[in-house]
Amino acid sequence: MESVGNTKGRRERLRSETTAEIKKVALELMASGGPDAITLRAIAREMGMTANAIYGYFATRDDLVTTLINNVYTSLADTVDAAWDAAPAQDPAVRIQAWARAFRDWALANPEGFRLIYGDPVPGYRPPEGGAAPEAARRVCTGITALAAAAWPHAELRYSDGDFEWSDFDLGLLDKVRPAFPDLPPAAVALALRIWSHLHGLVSLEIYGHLQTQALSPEKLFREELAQLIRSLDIPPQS
Amino acid sequence: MESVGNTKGRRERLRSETTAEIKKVALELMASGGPDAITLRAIAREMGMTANAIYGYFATRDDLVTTLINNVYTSLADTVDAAWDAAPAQDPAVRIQAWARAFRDWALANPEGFRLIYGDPVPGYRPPEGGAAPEAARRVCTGITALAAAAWPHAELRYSDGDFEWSDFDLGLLDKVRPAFPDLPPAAVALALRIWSHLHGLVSLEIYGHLQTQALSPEKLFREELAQLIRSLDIPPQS
DNA sequence: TACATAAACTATACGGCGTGAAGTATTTAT
DNA sequence: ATAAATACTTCACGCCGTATAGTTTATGTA
Repeated sequence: MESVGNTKGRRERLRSETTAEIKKVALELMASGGPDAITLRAIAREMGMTANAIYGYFATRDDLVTTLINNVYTSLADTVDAAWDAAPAQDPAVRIQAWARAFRDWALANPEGFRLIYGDPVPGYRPPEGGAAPEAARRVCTGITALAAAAWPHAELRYSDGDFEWSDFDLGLLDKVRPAFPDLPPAAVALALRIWSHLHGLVSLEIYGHLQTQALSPEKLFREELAQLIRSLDIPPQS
Repeated sequence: MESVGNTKGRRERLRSETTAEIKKVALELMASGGPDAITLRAIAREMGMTANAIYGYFATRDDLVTTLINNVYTSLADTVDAAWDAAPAQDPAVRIQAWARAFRDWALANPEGFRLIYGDPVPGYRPPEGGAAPEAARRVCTGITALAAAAWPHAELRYSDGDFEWSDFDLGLLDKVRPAFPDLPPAAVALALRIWSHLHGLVSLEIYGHLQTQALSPEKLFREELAQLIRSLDIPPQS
């Protein structure tokens, strides 16, 4: 009965350490060999265990992948949130740029993670219904909504039409967005989603190499995209 | 020595028929079970053959997938090209809309094909260096360049800066683009690529379901994106 | 028409994968 | 000291791509 104080906690500690090592090794395998390299057998081999031992920690391989996705997605969300917070609140243009650059930089630094999150990452893997991944997705989207909200006072005139309604959007998203930005109309959320798709689209093409056969300087293209984005939001300089 | 006239051609014909059937079955499997379902054994099973028999037609599974990608990519390129040609040349806005809608409609009708082309389609598959896929990619990109070229007279003022140079783009692309549009500056190609990334990004998010946890009406979002795109190109109505 | 040849296909096998069932050793709790 | 829980292994099954060798069938030539 836990006489010393850590007798009971020992197994638990070992257990969480092993869990952490499994995830660590899986991420290393992913980094070196792509998402396809995440196999229970390879992880076990790396750890000097049997593949079946992992079943004591994760019910299936998909469960492990789901956990990894959650971790990676959270890391992305943390990164872009931090960049947003670090940028000066007075200047929306700078802030938006900071957010977008953080997103692209993260993707370029973690291409495998990007594919894990946004691609068809692992052979046969299908994401579960709920869980932390949609949560993190909404967190990222909320970040963009903050971005759109910061620009909305200036951009409103240009984007206020389009007859969007609240019912056009996912409730799980709105539950996060509306309390945070009570005055934002549906059109602003639509704008946020479109900004999101622009950034995602360009970075996605770059990460997957589909841009490579066309543009040799994705950086320049991204810079131009950002410049046009900010211009299209009608943000006055030094707001 | 081909005495009758078709004696020699028979084997060849049977061969090409079998090749066609392999591709057909593979595409059916992909349509029903996703890109992961493309396995030599499943194809052979469906055809009443041994998996190894396929090696007489395709050197490896990756070779088969590459061929499929080429076929599917070509079908996409044909579709958008046809939509472009069918739209009235006098009205760039309508033409651009036709192109974009054709792209999205094709993607929605062939989601598995879309993933095959633009995703991380099949376990462990890595595309070869050259081949028809980059070719088709450039064909699609050329289509967008035509789109940008049609709008350039009006959009020039807004996008002519950005200090792009020809060296920023892939030679294989420029070889197709520059002869077709001799007067187009580098900035217009950059604009084309950005338009491409916008459309691709939105459709990609929709196809992969990453939009589902956020927007319930991708159609409306796409319509708005198109409207803003055309507006941002400064195309006067009824040009 | 007989025969050599080439093509199409099968059989067998290897290693890798996820995973289920059963067994073993070690640690913990009573 | 003993019973229970935990961590892990062993074995097995069916899936995969693919290499090698063997077999059947169609073809071109003498």
